[in-house]
Amino acid sequence: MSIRDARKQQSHQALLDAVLQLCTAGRSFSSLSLREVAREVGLAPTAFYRHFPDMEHLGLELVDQAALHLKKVLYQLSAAALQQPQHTVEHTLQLFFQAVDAYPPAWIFIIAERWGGCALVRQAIEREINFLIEDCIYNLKQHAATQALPCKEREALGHLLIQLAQNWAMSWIHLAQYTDIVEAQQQRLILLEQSQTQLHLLFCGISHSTRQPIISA
Amino acid sequence: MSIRDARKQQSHQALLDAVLQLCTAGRSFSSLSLREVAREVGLAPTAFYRHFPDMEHLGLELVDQAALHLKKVLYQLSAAALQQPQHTVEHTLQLFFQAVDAYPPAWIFIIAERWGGCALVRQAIEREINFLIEDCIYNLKQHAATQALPCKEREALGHLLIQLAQNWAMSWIHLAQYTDIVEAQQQRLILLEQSQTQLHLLFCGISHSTRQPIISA
DNA sequence: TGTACATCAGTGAACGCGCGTTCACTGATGTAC
DNA sequence: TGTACATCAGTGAACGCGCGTTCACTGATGTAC
Repeated sequence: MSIRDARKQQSHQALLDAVLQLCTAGRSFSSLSLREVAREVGLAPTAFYRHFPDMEHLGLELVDQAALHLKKVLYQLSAAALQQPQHTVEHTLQLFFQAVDAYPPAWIFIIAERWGGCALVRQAIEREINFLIEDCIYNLKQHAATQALPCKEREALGHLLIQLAQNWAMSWIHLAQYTDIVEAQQQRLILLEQSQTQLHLLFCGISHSTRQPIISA
Repeated sequence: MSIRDARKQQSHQALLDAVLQLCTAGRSFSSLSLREVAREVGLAPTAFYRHFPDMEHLGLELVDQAALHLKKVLYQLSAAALQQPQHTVEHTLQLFFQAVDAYPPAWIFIIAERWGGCALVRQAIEREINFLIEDCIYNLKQHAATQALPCKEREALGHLLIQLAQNWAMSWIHLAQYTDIVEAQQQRLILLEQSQTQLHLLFCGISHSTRQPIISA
C-alpha cells in the first residue's frame, strides 16, 4: 500500500473511531454532526467527503466493524466452551465480561443504536444481530448440553441468549461509571452472580425439558 | 379547573405527545429540536417555554408518563395471572402483546431511549425500569409457581422477565411495519410462539431448580 | 351585574451560531518517460 | 536517475438554513370591587 493510501486509511479509521468515542461518551449517533466528527479528528469539515458521502454511510461501516468484533467474541466463547467442556457457566460468563471490557465501544454502538434514530443503521444492526442469533443457534447444536434440544426450543434459546448477552454487556459497561472503584467492583460481582443465576435457571429448564415434552406452565 | 388552565394543559400534553409521535416514527429524542416539536403541535417556538424550560425537562416528564403506563400494564397482567391461576403462559403472553398494541409509543420511548443520547432521560428510565423489576419480583413472590423459589433466583428471574418483556414488545411493534399485513400476522404468530417457548424453557427450569439445589451447568 | 385591572399562554421579529454542502485551491505523493 | 505531469487528501471561504433564546407585544381569561 502506498504512503498516500495508508494515510487515507488512517484518517478514514480515525473518523470511524471518533464516532465510536462520542457514542461511548453517551451521545446518540443521529445527533452527531459531520462537522463535530471532523473536528474531533482534526480535519476540515470538507475532508469528510473524501471518505464518506454522509454520516449515514459512516454509520453503516461502523455497524460492519462493530458486528464483526461481536461475532469474533461470540465465536471464541463458543469455541472455548466446546473444546473445554469442563468449563462451567461461571467461567464462560467471566470470559464474556472480559471480552466486553476489552473493547466496550463495539457493544455500546450496536446496542444503543439498535433502536436509535438512523433507520439505515437500525436495519443494518438488526441484520447483524440476526446473524449473531443464527451463529448462536448453530453453536448450540454442536454443544453437548443443548444438542438434544428440539429445534424450536433451540431457536428460542438462541434468541434469548443473544438478547441476554446484550443486556449483560450494557449493564456491565454501565457499572464502570461509578466514581467509587470498590463500589463498582462489588456491583459487577453482583451482576456476574445474577447473570450466572439466570443461566442456571435456563439450563436447568433445558435439561428438564429434554426429558419430557413441554406442556403449559 | 379554569378554561385557561385546561387549554394550557392541552398544549402541554400536545407537546409531550408530539415527541412521542416523532420517536414512534423512528426519530431519536436527542435529535429532536424544540422548534420541530412546537411546529408539530402548531405553536410558535417561543410558546414552548411556557411549558418546559428545555427539551430535557420535557423528556423527563415523558419518562414519568410512559413508565406509569408500563407499570399499569404489568400490574394488570400479574393481577390477571394471580386471580385466574388457570391462565396459561400462552394466555398471559397474548394479554401482554394486546397491551403493547394498545399503546406502542410508551414502550418505544422507554426502550429506545434506555440507551439514548440524553443522559438525564437515560438515568430516569433506568430508575423506572428498576421499579418495574422490583414490582415484578414482588409479584413473583405472590405467584404460586414462583413462591418457593430462593430469593436470589427470584430476583434474577425478575430482571430477566422485564428484560425479555422489553425485547418482546419492541420486536412485536417492529413487526407492524411490514407492508404485507398477512406476512406481518404470520411473523407475529411466530414471535408469539417463540416467546411462549422461551417462557416454557424458563419455567420448566424453575420447577426443576426448586426441587434440588442449583449446581454448575 | 358591570367595570377596571391583572394575569399569562401564545406571538413575531430579531440575534448570533453551528450546520451541510459547494467550490476553487494547494501541495505532497504517484507515475510515465 | 531525473523530470514533467497527474492524482487526490485535505483546505478555507462562502452560501443559505434551522437552531435556541431574548424581548416587547397582544388579547383572551381571571379577579377584585
